[in-house]
Amino acid sequence: MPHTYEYPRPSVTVDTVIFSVIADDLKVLLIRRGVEPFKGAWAIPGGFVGMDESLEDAARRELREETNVQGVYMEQLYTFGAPERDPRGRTITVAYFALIAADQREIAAATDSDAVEWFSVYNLPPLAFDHASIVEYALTRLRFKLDYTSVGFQLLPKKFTLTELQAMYEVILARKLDKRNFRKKVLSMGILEPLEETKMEGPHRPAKLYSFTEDELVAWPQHPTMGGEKGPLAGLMGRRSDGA
Amino acid sequence: MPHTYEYPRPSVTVDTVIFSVIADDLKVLLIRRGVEPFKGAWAIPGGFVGMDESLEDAARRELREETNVQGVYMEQLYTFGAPERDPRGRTITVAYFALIAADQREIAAATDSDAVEWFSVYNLPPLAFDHASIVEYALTRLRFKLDYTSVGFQLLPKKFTLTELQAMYEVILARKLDKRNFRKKVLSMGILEPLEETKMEGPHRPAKLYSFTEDELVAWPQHPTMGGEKGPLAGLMGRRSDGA
DNA sequence: CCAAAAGTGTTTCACTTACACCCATGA
DNA sequence: TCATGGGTGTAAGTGAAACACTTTTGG
Repeated sequence: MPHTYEYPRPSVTVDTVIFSVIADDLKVLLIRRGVEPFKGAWAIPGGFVGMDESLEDAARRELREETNVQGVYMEQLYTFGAPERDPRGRTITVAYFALIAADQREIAAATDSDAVEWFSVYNLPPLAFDHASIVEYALTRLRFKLDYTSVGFQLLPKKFTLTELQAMYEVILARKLDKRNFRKKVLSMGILEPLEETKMEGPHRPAKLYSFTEDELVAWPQHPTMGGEKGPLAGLMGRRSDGA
Repeated sequence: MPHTYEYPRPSVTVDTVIFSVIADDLKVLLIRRGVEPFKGAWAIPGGFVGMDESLEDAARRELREETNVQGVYMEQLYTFGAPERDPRGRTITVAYFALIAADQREIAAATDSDAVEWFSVYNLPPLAFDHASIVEYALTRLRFKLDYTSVGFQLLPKKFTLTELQAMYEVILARKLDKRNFRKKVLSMGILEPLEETKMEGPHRPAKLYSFTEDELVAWPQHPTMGGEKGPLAGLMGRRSDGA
């Protein structure tokens, strides 16, 4: 066999930070560990990468197995490989983050028991391993991409009101936005289709429903650059298929 | 031993895309492979991760061993893990990119032979494995970060002229920038210290030298966001220490 | 005095920001 | 009719973009 096999190998896992906006809060789906190490502690779902599956496939498989979540937006986040991050031995983890829309969420509920639970990202329990860093980094990335891509729409149902859209931005960014400016901007982008339907709930004017017109993740035009000429955005950062 | 060891393990490597701006061109440092697979083909430097070193340490070690490059800016890029990317067997690679300033570059020259060479990123030879994708992605990321962080200064010597600074931006972004606007903007940022010295070469007015005042990588204020209030940038994206 | 790169200001235009009231509905 | 959230416009300020000539030096 080739000389590759002479080297000792670390274990490789994938771990996924699953976000969803629930009841005007940004939540993360956690699993309570049933085995050592960190038995009883909460952790983000993940597991070992199979020898014949891509990293993203592995992440999706683990997600399905552990939380029943399928067909959602996923993106590679960062690879964590500090030698001591897993007491069992050298383990490198490729972290992903996933976004679940309000209307995809039943699936996550369909799991067995109390071992899977949504927590506010702003009030997490102590997490196993270095999972707290992973979640923190995922939040940073999500906020960042919210500003120049359409990732956010992955968190909304197909039909949504502008108020819901704005509320989603507000929870994630953890700050209030101006209603008129927000609407002006988002409507001027030409990525929303106004529907005939309205959503009426409660004793007030019904809200117009919209849908997101793009199939793919889109990035808005690049922010002002170093001197001269507008730069259309080259690539999309992250969201690569996976190797090759 | 813990159950971790029941799983077959992929090999894990680190590979680094090394950029430098040379003679008004953006170059990548490549190594000619001496062994199969892809013997004779050019590749980015890299190698297996040791069991007791962090990923970034591994990347730095390989860089030092293979190209004599040390003490340069490095940042994790992406992890490539398609099952078939290495014909020898399952190998996952954590890709990094490194930036070498003009005045740090001697080191890279100090290697043995013709086996290490700089190539224009705009005119690369065929590369081994999926290294072409890795370089392409590194370029995308570099361009992207050039627009909102100070990474670019890692490619310049301690003292530089505004023309050199602008030229660096132009090669990387592959487009011309307006001289007056560029200077106005970069000077208004308060990150440059004008030096007394000037650089005179050639039969023309000498250029004032500047130095970059910040020690750390800095990110400029966030681009305009979804409605209301300026958003100071939360984190820096990438450039995490490594795990934990 | 000529060639070559360094250096410098102003105007235009677009977009971000701040801000307050009327509208449609159900109860 | 009242309470509740939905929906709308304008003025001011900031910053990006476009653009051409003078300055300083060496030869």
